[in-house]
Amino acid sequence: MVTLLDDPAAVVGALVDAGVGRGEPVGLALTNGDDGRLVLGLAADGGLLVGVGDDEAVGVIAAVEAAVRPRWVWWSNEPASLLVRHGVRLGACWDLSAVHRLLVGGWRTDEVRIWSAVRGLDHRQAPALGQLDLGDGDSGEGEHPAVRADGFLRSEWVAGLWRDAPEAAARWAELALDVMARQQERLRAIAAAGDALATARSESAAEMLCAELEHDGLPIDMGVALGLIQDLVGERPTDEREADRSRAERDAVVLAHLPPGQTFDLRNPADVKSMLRRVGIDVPDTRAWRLEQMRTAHPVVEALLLWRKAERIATTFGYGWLDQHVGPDHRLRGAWSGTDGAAGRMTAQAGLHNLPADLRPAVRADDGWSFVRADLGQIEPRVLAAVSGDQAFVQATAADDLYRPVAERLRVDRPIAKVGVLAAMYGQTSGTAGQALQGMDKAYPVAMQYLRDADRAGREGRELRTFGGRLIPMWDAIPDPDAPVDERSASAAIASRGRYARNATVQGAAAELFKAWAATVRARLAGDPDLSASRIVLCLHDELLVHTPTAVSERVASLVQACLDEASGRWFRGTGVRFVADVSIVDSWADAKA
DNA sequence: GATTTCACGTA
DNA sequence: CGTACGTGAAATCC
Repeated sequence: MVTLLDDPAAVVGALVDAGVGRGEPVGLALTNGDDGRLVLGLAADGGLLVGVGDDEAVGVIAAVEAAVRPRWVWWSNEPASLLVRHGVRLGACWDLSAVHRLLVGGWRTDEVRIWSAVRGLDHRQAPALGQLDLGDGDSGEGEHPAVRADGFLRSEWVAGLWRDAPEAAARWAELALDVMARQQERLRAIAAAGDALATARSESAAEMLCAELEHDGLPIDMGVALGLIQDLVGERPTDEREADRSRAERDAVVLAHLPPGQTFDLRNPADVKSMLRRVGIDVPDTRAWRLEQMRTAHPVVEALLLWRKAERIATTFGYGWLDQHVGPDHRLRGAWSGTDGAAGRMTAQAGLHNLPADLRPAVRADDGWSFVRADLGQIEPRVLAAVSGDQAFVQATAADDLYRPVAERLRVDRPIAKVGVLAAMYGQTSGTAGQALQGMDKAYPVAMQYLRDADRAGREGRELRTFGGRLIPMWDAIPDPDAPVDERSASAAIASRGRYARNATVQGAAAELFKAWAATVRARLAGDPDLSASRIVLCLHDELLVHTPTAVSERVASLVQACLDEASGRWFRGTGVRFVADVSIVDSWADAKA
């Protein structure tokens, strides 16, 4: 039975009467209806179902948040995106999609997959929309109007039937609560070293942060941006002809180093290869790192490398990029994902994660505002110490520069020690890595065994979980067992799987700590009335950028530091591992650290 | 028109 | 024969 309520106070009262307190789950289904009006349904344990008329949807949620602060439970972060557009930011949620990715690994998620996973069903067998249910379970009254007797979700509900009316939305929210309970059961059963339930909450918070990052955007100084681009690729072309001319001019600088009359398409790698062969340079490919070594062989090489740099700006990070991704409010916006498909790092589009360092001066705080820039120092080796529990390695994390004590213990120079540690984590064996790895086994046997175990699991095709419980997906080393087996490529595929697994355990645990840190910063900023205008505007794997009024920037800087201590202490309690962050207050992202 | 290859930016 | 990602241009596949 769904109660229809419009009055925020009445909804709060009903939830309180139902026994919902702080941090306790409230299912929420919220959507923009066909006519752009909001449709909201709420559900609480014990059977309370509330549908809310569109005019009051946002007000009701804000009132419940203010009075109760529950844990909002939703299928995906669509409600978070909608709400942030309406000026509402919530404290805690349980995002079924994010938790699903945690449970089953990979990136793909939808309601059918989420539901099927917790019900032990094969999502590929789920009924498709329009498919007739010929007596195979779609008749009679089931447990829930959206659930068939055979346990699958009804395709109409998956397709969005619940979006039509608050009553239906409330039932959809009710189902979200059911799925959460089942996800929690599964999380409890996971054999992870860490607390998978805590990871689920943190990953959910990261999804809300993603919605906010998309909404807020990254502050850009357009004057600086345009100046930098102009220096690199010239004036903004006014039409296609001029753009062609500008391209041709840049090409001519490179081609001028060749005998007259010879022309090559610099944008075609095969053409570039034959161009280089014409001047006596034979290379298997024309990648920059290879050409670096040929710099002195012929002046055309140097010119080509410079051309490539400018071409990158012209094509990817030029005027078109600004037009497409920077709004009239001078904010660079792209889509964010809380997790990639491998180990669980955040991803971002619109170039937010691969902005060339040359363009970073354009990322500038507004007048009267500053950036608090914080990046974790040597996060991956520190995480390795924590997840492996290698006591000698844990001791090394006491140092600001972890590679110093490692170098001392190995009796090698610091650069060798660094290469050794990184090679162990990444599975690198070539070059100087082999020599650098010497001694690591003896000095840090537990950490090295941890990595070897992961590598072996990968090679054998066994699935792993990160410290926080994320499933590391594994694939078939030989996709087609009927195809002729090339022994070399087969063993290469197996080795590659081993490196992947080895790296994913470390990279994944680092991503989990990073998100716990970011979520803590988000929560603490929101919880302090003096700091609540400050916003996280960029997450970059081990780096946070917070846009904040300059007047409170010092307080935000110490908060960010304190949040790292809080998050790492909670995450890796009892391991004794020390995490360090370099925190500085700057006007521009490019400004030097500390 | 969609997919693959090459290249290169970030961590 | 160190991992992950996103983007763009050209080639390649259908």
